[in-house]
Amino acid sequence: MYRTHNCGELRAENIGQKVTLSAWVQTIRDKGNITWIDLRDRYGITQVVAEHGVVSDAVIADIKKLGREFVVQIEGEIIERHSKNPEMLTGDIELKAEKITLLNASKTPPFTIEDETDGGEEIRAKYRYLDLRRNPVKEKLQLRHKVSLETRKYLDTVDFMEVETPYLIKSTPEGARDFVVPSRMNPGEFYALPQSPQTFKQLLMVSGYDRYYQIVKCFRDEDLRADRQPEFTQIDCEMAFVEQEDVLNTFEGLIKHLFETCRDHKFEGNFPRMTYAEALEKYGSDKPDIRFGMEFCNMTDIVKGQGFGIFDEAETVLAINAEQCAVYTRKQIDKVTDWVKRPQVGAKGMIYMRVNEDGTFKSSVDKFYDQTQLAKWAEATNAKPGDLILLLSGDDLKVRSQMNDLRLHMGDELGLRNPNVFAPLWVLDFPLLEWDEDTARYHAMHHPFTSPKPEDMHLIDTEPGKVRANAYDLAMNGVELGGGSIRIHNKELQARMFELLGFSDEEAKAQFGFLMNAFEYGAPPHGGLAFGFDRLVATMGGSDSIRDYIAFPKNNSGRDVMIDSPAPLAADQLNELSLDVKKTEKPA
RNA sequence: GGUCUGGUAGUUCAGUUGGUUAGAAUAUCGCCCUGUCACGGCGAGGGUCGCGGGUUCGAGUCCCGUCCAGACCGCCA
Repeated sequence: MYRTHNCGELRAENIGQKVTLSAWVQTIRDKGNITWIDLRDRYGITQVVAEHGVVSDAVIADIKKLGREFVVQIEGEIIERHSKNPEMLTGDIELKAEKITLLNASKTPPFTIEDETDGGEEIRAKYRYLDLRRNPVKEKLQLRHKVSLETRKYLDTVDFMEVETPYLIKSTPEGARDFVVPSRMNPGEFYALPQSPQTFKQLLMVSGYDRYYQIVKCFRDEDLRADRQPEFTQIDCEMAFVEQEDVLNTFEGLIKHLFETCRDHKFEGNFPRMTYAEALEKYGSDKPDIRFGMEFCNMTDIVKGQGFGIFDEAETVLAINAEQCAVYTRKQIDKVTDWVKRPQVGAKGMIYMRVNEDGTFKSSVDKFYDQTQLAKWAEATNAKPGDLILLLSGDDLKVRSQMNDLRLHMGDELGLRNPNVFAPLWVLDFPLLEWDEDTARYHAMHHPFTSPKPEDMHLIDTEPGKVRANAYDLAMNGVELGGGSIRIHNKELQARMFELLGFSDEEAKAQFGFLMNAFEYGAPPHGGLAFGFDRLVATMGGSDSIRDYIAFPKNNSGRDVMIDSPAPLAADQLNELSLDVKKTEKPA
């Protein structure tokens, strides 16, 4: 038997017991005539002690040979510590070593396996299996485990059934780029890995599995971010015989359950809701962070006609009120201005107005606006003495997006984005279609199976861009946690939709014929949603990056630096797959 | 495809205006230490300054290219 206990469970009541532990050496503290070892496993740390004249010379000799991260088995007696450590759960006791067996030696690890490691991201990624030994990473993966377990528990209690769907499917032109897999048995043909199990879950509805879910890997071959991996996990759900309200309530229940069980966090009342149009109007984003206010104020009509060319020529002028920021120095304001002028934000400039404590105003455009004019600005933005108003102007869509960046930036600066505050928000009534300049055609904003709102159907031929969809997202803290829609379950409407998206009849049949055929055999009304599981867990854990919530993530070039993937294939393998590879510049 | 930041000891970083022997902390190794738990003390070893080219009497430092990493824009729901 390798062990009788783990390193996290021994307490004062175990004093006097003979135990055996098998674990890793965290640290060795050699104080001459007495040596301590911190033994670490997944469950905690237990201190081992070896004292000259108390334990055998063999133990003293063995302990000299140990180093960090050695795997050892230690047998001995649990004794009470002379000096206890109240910071440790096992701090009242220690293991008096009577026999030490070396199970495996270890090279010195390239970074310290501690909560505050000395290792940078690169070295930790390369030695991910060592990084995973560290508490902060372990706790994140444990949270992930807990959330997945509680998801299954909750969905099971409300009659959802987990069904697996295939990973080797067919490439479709809509949406993200597909990862593809060559088929050896069908030369020149390729599978695609699913961007989501979308069509399969709809087919399951046709099959009568009226409450389906799956915690499932999805694949998208697009460029990565801190919150985007090429393979990621969704909680994918679909329900039959439901309206939008049913879906929202069901999954609001899931999110509440997860926060209660995994974060001990209770949400009061229902999640707030907002239409897509309102979200863009007030926050310039379809996933507003409503942990703080600082809503947009449209100043266009107020500021025009005073001879200030930039505002006069702008389509839209927006303001936000950074409360109590009038103390910002010119230097600080310039820094914010530089920030919005970075190419990533792309504003041409920023105008500010301070509301002084005596109620007078100071702006960067005093030449054009007198105190009476500026008073109107203050009134519009509800600014009080001590506040700072920031204005951006330009093309409506652009300025909204820039102001969103600025608002979030100011929120960060002012510490208004506390990761332990959770602000969920349902965003409703997304547009059905989105005009794409490059291809000069409409794209499905959500996906091509999303149903239009019946009350907007009259616009579908004349102004398709104005048709709203039965589509919804759950945003939290400025992150899109998930989204879904009520689907089309009618063959004619689905065909019309494909037509709007620029598919010919033949293309639609070739790509989605199976789904349209299925709709001819009694498709129930249905809808659903999917949560980005990695993002959900990261948000619950208070992180912006999903990487530490994935055991073996890829870097921002889509590489796994530990196993060094992707990698070239041998000529034999390529042959077998009937593939020729174009020569690339990069050396192997 | 693009923008920005970084790459110096095993690791994390400092390195001034270009100047002669490239530092600190930590880790490692050795010695000392009977209550440590970030143990402490003394000492030692440890460098292709990412790579290639250029400017210069002289380059870690300046210039060009390139590779790698991170964040972001485009892209992606």
